[in-house]
Amino acid sequence: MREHGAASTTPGRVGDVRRQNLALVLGNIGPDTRATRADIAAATGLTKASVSSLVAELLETGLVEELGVTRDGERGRPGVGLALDARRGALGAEINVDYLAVGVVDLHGTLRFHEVADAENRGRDAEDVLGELSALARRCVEAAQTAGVTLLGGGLAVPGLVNPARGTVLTAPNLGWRDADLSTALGGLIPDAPFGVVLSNEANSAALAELWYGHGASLRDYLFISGEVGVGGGLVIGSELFAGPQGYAGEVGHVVVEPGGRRCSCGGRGCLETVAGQEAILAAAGITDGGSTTAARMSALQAALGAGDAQAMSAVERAGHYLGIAVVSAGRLVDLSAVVLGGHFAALGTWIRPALLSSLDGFAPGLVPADRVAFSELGTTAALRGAAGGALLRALAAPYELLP
Amino acid sequence: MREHGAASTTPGRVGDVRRQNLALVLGNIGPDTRATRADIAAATGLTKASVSSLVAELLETGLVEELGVTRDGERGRPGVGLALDARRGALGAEINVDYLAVGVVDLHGTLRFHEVADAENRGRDAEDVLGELSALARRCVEAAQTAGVTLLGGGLAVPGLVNPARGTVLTAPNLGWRDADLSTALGGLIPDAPFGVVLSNEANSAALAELWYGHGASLRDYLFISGEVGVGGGLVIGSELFAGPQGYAGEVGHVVVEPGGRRCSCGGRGCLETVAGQEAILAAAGITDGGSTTAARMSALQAALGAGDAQAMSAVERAGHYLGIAVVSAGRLVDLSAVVLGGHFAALGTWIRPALLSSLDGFAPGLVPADRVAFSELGTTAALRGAAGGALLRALAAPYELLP
DNA sequence: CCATATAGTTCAGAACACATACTAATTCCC
DNA sequence: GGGAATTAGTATGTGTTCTGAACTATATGG
Repeated sequence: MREHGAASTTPGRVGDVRRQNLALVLGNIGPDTRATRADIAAATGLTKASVSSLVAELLETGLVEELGVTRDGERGRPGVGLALDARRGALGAEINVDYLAVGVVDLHGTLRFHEVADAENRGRDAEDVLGELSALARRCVEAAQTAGVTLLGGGLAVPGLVNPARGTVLTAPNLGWRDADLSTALGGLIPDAPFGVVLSNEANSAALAELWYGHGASLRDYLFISGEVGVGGGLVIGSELFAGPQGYAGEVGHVVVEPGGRRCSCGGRGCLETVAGQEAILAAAGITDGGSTTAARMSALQAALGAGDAQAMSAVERAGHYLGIAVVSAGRLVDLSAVVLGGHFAALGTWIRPALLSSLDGFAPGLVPADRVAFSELGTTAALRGAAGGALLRALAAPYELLP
Repeated sequence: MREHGAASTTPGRVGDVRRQNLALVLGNIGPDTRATRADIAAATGLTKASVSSLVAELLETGLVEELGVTRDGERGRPGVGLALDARRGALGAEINVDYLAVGVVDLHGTLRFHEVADAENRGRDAEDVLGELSALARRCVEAAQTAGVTLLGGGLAVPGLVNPARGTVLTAPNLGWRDADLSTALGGLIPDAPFGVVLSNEANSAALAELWYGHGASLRDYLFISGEVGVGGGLVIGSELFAGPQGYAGEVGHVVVEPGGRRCSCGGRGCLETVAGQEAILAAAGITDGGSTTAARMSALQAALGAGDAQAMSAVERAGHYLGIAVVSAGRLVDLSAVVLGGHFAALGTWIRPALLSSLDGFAPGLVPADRVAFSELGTTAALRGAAGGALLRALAAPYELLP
């Protein structure tokens, strides 16, 4: 048994125990659960003494606040309620092909401020786009400041493959970006953010937004599929994003669903994107007015569907059929039995759902029950919420970073 | 941000640090690396004092032995070489449709004893099969005893979905088993094994065998595809098996590769198994002698291929084509760029490889380079080696279990 | 008003890694 | 051949952290 890498590669120090327990205690404090020190001791298995000491340190970080004595009418001394402090938050931002979005999410999960600006970013220079984004962000940061919300960090989601560690976009085909270095722009978005601003993939961030602020309440494991100009995705497994060896997992848009099908921009053939991407659906629906924006044509498609247009219906049903194939393949491979659809799939939910269900039933009866096929309700704020949530999670996982 | 489960759910105690460091030190000791305490201190970042103390405890477990002073001609006091003790091993076993296999693997990764017995287990009673397996196992256990190899634990691999915690087979379609409880039989295989005998899926175990004893030397992340009567698989990501939420990940046999294709035994349609399973390949090759065993017909197929039979060639090429589709879909979803093929695919490697490569190139050029398409060389011992290796890894991950 | 129950704090004790100083064993070089 | 230099491994005191038991604080119930 060579290279039985059974354990981590870093030595455990005694201090690591405290770091783990700080995060553990913090994980038992919610936005409004009013958990007391005694509750936490019971829930975690730590002694009251340890919890007291850990909570004292968490109060210092500013992530947690005391709500005062909870009089619940029970016998005995009442405990002091603890909750995450809503005066801490993070910035979330998204660059997409046809809009920019920025917002602030606090530790209670509330979207406190946000701005969405229509834009036509396809082929536009990265520096140019980032300038516009920075202006939007500055307004949000100032609004947070005046409202007394301290920003701990932030996230920026883009529709492409990214290297979060370096702050670079390897490739964003629909924006026309290759090897774009956004690290300095990211650093400038929030002054003195202890957890920095991190780059992420748009579909991955939207998948996480769904976990934290959407259907995640009832789902711990699912495939998220984001329909935009391209088709992206994210795998959420055990309430965590499964990133894969290189961080590019979840690329469901290039799963092969029609072996004899059309060539794809990725160089392959029969990818899901070639039959369920915006352009493919619009073309199949016969909505081919190249002059208007993609967003406008999507609205036209919805209007046609509302009017019962047969060609539009069959185009969407076709997309649902192929979506089902991709979901089944993903379900078998990664052991998933739930799917959440976002982006344009959410907007087309009413019409796409029956075809998707029938496809699922045909290709893998019983694998994905109908009540585990969900549609996102987060709209254009999904990715920014996920990006902000990621920053909040970094803070909650490493609260000791906020101590002297 | 509700339920931000940022950390583990168990409290960290001071003693956990030692457990982690025991495993960390052990992870730096190989079969014959002759690592010294000083080497380990340098590699792990622990101090020499800590390493000395940890090594002393590991020597007590019997997993590690001192090889004596290493005279390397360098200046300074020579160190004492440390290595995993080959006198510790584990039992591995496999029940498959047409054979039983049992063996003992020691901590150096050497297969010390093994027996493979042909059998026709399809539809045979579980108790009956386990009786025969136990007899084979008893011989191996005795051989280990007389050779001075102490068995720490074991593993049994079966072609089906299993619940390792309970020791039950939920379903093994090709054996005809449903809800079979093997826990008592497992417990009886090795007397007083400190790490027990654990049930596993055959393809998953074979995937791990490949990691530890096969192509894993050069691959940390890959999809393993096992061609048997059914088509199974396993995902190895970051040098670990990715089991998925319920433990059923890697079921590549039921990825949809031919949407308009045949019905599958799983109830679906167009699954990989319907075009690349043994029966499918044999039927397409025109080798339809229902009287002889599947194994005999596979030999006939190889003979036909060797003779250049056109129908046999096109049958295998077809399987390779569809294998490529499944590999591409898996690669996109889970971010993989390597594949290892085992079972009958390994036996057909010479003929299947060109079709697979051309399929990969057609559906996702550049995703899986030709030098990352490998074929297993472990034959019928793959699953038993993986099952034994799993037991060894449990011991290496929790050496403190062997201390008083 | 006192018994009882629950919340939270204080303090001694044990476990552990670390830093430093030590002993042990080898090679280098005059 | 013998001392200097070098490297391996051990011994000891210190700081951190959890635990458990005793203690204080604050409520309800009769």
